[in-house]
Amino acid sequence: MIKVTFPDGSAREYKEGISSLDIAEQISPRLAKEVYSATVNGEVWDLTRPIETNATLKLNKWDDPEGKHAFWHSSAHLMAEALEALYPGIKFGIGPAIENGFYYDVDPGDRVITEADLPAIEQKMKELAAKNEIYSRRQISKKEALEYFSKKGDEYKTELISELQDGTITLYTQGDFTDLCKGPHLPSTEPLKAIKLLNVAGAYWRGNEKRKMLTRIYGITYPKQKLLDEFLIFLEEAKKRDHRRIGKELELFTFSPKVGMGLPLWMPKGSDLRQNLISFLTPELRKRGYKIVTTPHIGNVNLYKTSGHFEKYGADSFQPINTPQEGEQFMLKPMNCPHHCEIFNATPHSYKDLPLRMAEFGTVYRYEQSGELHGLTRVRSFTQDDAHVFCRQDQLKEEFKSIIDLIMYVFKILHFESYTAQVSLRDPENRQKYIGTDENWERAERDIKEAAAEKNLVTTVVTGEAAFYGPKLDFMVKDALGRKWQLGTIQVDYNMPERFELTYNGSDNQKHRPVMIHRTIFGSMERFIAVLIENTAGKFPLWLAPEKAVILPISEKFNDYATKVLDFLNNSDICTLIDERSEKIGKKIRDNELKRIPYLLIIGEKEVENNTISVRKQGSGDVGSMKPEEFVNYISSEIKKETTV
RNA sequence: GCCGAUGUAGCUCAGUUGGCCAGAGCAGCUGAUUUGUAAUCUGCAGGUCGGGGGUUCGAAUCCCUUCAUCGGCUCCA
Repeated sequence: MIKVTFPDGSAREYKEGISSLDIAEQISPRLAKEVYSATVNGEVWDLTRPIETNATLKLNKWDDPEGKHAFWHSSAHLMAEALEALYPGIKFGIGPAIENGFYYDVDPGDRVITEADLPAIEQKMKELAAKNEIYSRRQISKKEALEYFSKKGDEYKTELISELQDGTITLYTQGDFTDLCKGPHLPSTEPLKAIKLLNVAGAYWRGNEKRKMLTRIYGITYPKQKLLDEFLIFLEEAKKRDHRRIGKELELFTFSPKVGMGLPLWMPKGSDLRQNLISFLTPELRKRGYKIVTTPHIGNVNLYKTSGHFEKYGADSFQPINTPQEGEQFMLKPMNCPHHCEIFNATPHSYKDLPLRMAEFGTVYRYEQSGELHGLTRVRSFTQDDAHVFCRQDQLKEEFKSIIDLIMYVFKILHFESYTAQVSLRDPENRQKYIGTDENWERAERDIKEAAAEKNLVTTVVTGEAAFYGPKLDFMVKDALGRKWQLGTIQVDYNMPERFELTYNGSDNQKHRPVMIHRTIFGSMERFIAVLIENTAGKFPLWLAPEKAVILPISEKFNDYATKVLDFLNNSDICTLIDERSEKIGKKIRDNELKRIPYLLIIGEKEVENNTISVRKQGSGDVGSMKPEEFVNYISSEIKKETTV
């Protein structure tokens, strides 16, 4: 007998070799239908795999990530089976479960799979799933595995196998399809009921652009059709929140092929939105000891040669600008830090002056690959809310913490609740990729981790993701479709102070090298606004809205009074519009609600008589009538509420 | 940059297997109406069917090319 301990601490005895599925079945037949994988002694297993020793057991259902994972991973194999049936000789790369569904990378030879082919593949999958095929696991030797896949002609699989350790190789088979896979999988295809293939894309084999481009097919499956329907509705809704669409609808920004791809043109309302964000952040920066600086959009090529950026990125960026002067070249600035370093160098510094915090809303230009451009989230010209903190090593941690505070403050005001924070460290196996002494690195990495912990920040730690000059902490926020975008970032840099020979006088009257922190809060105005649009569906908080209110006269008879109120509000710093069209009030309300204007002010006979306005809040209806002066106070107290933590 | 898809009026979309002068709704402009909390009615105007080239008696429709966009990959200072 073996002892199996459940997550609640209770334990039961079972016969050796019992499977998790049998255990679930004994607890309740219904449970057995709802579990998709089992975590046995901390390792995720097939439900049917026999348990031979005492163990802890967690049964994973749909709501457990490990349950979904097995479900979608098995779905990927089902799709592969369908593809093999429809495209004999098709070769397979990898086919994992992902955050929402699964994909498989395949090489269909000289055939082309397009979106038009997906329904047929989907149909085949449904057919195969209905057969309730068993997923069976088999361990084989490396030699056998290589033989099997060489015979099949699947060079991608043999490449993968050649890198695996003998004795760890397992195959899974369902129906006529066998795949190299470490599992785990569902017991059978039976639960795979609702199936939808989503799109086709190209993907380089092993993520290497020098290697062959395979065809990646994305799909998603659910145990119930209802869940799939909900997901498809979510996708439809997400489209409506797309910042590119809302940006057009609300006339915030535009692009013009004549100006150039990836170069956003900010329209009046979009500019106001941007300016509102800048006006919000600037006093916060001053409060926190930042000095605002301004630097040019171009710089001499030698500046970037000093910083190292030219050597690393010059060839792939906008090309240098030549002048009538022979040999003289300038570059559009791809980053602000070199300029800031020269400002630091312009005056002598004492250890008592540090930290020196230098901020700039600096516009930079980067030649992103054409296929990479994406609305406002990935552009070729953008404005960073950039800052560089020059400090002593012993000040690093405190500076880090205060930047985390600022990011948390801004995220809180904007209700970015579901961000992720990622600590990016160097790869200890690959030290030559990085510059700086081990001592500095270890200290910086420790400081970042401690700072994050002391700020109670939940972080994911990723090794190998550090910048070559130092470790960093990145903040990501999701867009409407759940894609993560990096916004704020805090990076430690030992490289640039060295290259620019930055120094300060220590208490020992010796020259010392400061440490530099690069940081942004918004990331860039463009990307931040894009994410903000998708998170709010264009219904910006009052304090950010480019237009706060619109006056809707019931009929033209009230235009005189309406115009007076309009002037009064605009003079009181409340950006207000008027809708004087001879339309019915219902129509005016509808149109202006669709423009997401926060307040609609209705003026008719009653209002003229009482010298009031009827206030309607966007999305929530009538909030009663008040004097124009009262409305001004009301608006400013609302804004105060919104911008206070 | 790579793979695949898409491109018809400011926006959302129709447009049979190539065949009168390319259509609709919304937005815009006219005129009527003077309206009380999410769509009043009338009329008008608006397009070299992304650009260029070709096939054909004839192209929005077929072919080539180019540009842009979308979904991914790679990249991301």
